[in-house]
This record gives sequence, structure tokens and C-alpha cells, in this order.
Amino acid sequence: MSSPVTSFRGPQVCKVIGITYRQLDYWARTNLVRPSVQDAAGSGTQREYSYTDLVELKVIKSLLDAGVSLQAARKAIEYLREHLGEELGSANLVLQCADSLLTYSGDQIVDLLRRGQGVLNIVALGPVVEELDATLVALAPAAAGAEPPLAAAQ
Amino acid sequence: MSSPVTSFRGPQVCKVIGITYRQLDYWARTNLVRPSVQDAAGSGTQREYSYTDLVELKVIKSLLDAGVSLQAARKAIEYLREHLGEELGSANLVLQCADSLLTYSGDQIVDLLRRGQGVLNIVALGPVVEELDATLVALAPAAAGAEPPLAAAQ
DNA sequence: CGTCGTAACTACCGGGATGTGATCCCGTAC
DNA sequence: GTACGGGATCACATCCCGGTAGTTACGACG
Repeated sequence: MSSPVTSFRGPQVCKVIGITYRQLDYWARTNLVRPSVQDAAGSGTQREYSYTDLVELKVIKSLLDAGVSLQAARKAIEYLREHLGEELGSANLVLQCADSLLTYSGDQIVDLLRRGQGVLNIVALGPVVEELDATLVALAPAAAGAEPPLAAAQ
Repeated sequence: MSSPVTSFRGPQVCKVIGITYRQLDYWARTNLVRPSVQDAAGSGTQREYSYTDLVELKVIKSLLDAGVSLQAARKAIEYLREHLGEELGSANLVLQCADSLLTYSGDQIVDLLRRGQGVLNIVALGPVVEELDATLVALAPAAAGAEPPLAAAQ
């Protein structure tokens, strides 16, 4: 029995995340998210993204939809990339000025607001990952039977 | 005894808020924040901003510093403008997708995070107004003895 | 080998936002 | 009336971002 597909080609990624190919291309070329399975090597080759890449892309898309600039999203993803091993399902990615951090309770956020000096951008990662997984399942035929590793691991 | 100055000219506003004249000009011309005391009428005239204008400008600046786009800030300010009469010192301006709202407790924010679908941008208005007032006091000579109405009212 | 489909790549363009330098215009002082 | 300072306005340039369309190149197929 063939193993589930765990890599995704560019156009599939666009469909799953809800972005244009141009955005994906620009984000790859400017080193925001390069495909970690297989990067492109010129015309005719293909980019292959991992599930983790998709999580990052999904977070970026959520931030952009919320009105956060691409520049700020870049910084946040750099931080997230260093903490992907942690339990994301219950974490919140918090952007505070140029810093990012993960919080795991509402109290932590309230505390940040009280001690902070203005603005927080908060990404609840649970819902983001859930929506990603749901989209992967819904588009499974189109994505060649791709199986969300997080869902499978649970 | 002369009454305290309660309006601010363009360059003073730039100094207080920490933005360039170009930004102030662009924001006025594009109807983000027009001076409510006296708008410009061509070269040689002067814009005069009220304290409320300064609060709005300060919130915008805080949002931009946090990486929020000007477009998203526009929406937020439209909402804030309709609720300025409320107790801002203890309120949090929360941006959720295209909607904005004011919350007054950490519990409300935690609840929004649980029920929401991704990203919140939160402006703690207390610290923003406090920093504005502190800057006005510190620059009082430059701002011709301007007195922060909120501080005076408290 | 030629053709085709697919995806990557490239170039141009436009919109948003802002920097920079120059010019315009008003109010004030002499 | 002239000069000046301050602020508004204008024009051009730059950067970021991404849309659009055309070109390039690879692998599959006959």
C-alpha cells in the first residue's frame, strides 16, 4: 500500500492556502518560505512543500488577511520556525513590536496587554492548523491523497 | 491668564506623534485623519489638529509600528471615531478581520480568541493615551503650553 | 525527435506609501 | 512695499508587493 503523500506542489499549495501563484513565487524568491522538500531549479522543475511549509504559509496568509504587513509576517515566521516543535494546537503566536512569542493561556496574553505598551497581534494557531487540515482533507483528491501529519499523529 | 492651547499645528503634531510631515500630509489628503479644528486651504494656511485627532494619530502610529497595514488602520480608526466618547483609558481596541470592537477586560479578549478563527490585533488604549499625554507634557514648551484634556479631565 | 502539459521564470506595470527637494502662499515684522 | 519664516503643496523618485502576460525548460508521451 502506497504511503500517503506528504509533499505538495506549488499550484496545490496555492489552492490549499488560498494565495496566488505569484505570491507563492515571490515568497519563495524572497526567502520568506522556500519549499523544504524540493526547491525549484529553473523552468521545468517543481517546488515541493512539506506540511510544515504549509503551516507557515497558512500563518502568513492569516496575518495578511488580518491586515498585518508582509514585513511583520516575515519576522513572526522566523520566530515560529524556531518553535515549531512545540505544541502548536493550543498555542497563540503573539507579535509585540519587533518581537514574537508563543503563549499557551489567556492569562499570559492579558498579562502582556497590561504590561505592554500598545499593540499585540495574536494568531491562535489551533484554529489556523485546524483550518489547514480541514482544507487538506476536503481537497484530498486534488492533492493526491495528501494526509495531514498533525491530524494523523493525533 | 491665558487659556491652555488645545489645538496643534502640523509640525507639532509630527513631533508629538513621531511621524514625518509627509505622512501627516498623506493621511490628511487621503481622509484618514483630517484636522478637525482647522483644515488647510492651500499654501500659506495651516492645519490645526485637536487632542482627539492626536489620539487617533497616535493609535494609527502604534498600529503601524506593530506591523499593521495602513489599510487595516483606516478601518480601525473609523470604528474608534464612533466610540471615542467611551472610557478609553481602560479599553482595548480589538481588530478582528474587517471588524473592530472595544473590550474592557482580559476575559473578553480571551473569549474572542477561543471563538475566533485566527488573528486579533489588539491596541491597549490606556498606554497609548498615557504615552501621548506624557509626550505632550514633555514637549509643552514646544507645543505652546498645550494641556492634555484627558489628563485635565481626570 | 517533436509535441504537449505543467510549472518556473522573467519583465513590465500599477497601486500604496513615503522620502526628498523645490515651489507656492499666508501672516507677520520692519 | 519688501523680506522672512513657517507650513502647505507639488513633482519626482524609490521601495514593496503582487497582477498580468509572455517566455523558458523539464518530463511524459507517441
